[in-house]
Amino acid sequence: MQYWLVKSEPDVFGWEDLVRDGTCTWDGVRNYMARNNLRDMRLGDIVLFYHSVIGKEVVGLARVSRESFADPTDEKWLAVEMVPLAAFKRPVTLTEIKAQEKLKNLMLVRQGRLSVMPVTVEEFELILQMGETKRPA
DNA sequence: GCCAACGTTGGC
DNA sequence: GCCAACGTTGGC
Repeated sequence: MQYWLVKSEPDVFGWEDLVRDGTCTWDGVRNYMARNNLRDMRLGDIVLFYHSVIGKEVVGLARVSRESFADPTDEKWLAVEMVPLAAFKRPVTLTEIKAQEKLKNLMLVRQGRLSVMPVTVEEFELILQMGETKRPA
């Protein structure tokens, strides 16, 4: 079981869109490091859903429902599918994350432009706790 | 293969 | 809207 964080601009595709649709194809990633992370995602892995630009906060939890396959928008790249699991009771803002000593190595902080990144179990548990959210069964 | 120019992301 | 960070492109 691995943990991840993905970023999306909510005016393009946000958490509400994922909840409405019940599933999504995570495509359009055009960065090799992010692509490698998509490649390494396994069925059932848990994904923190982060709103970039607007909101700048972690808003929900999703689960990988299909492992990587050719991106339908450009088959040279990869996509995965994910389904929503739970909204955060309280969104966790980037400001709060940056204020946490234990999250200083989070790639969201260290490498701001990466859009798909791994998260350690410790980081994951802390962010969940900050969001006053329980991990769904 | 180096590196300057350029484009994009995303926080501020 | 600005601009820092950084990935990509292309000339040499």
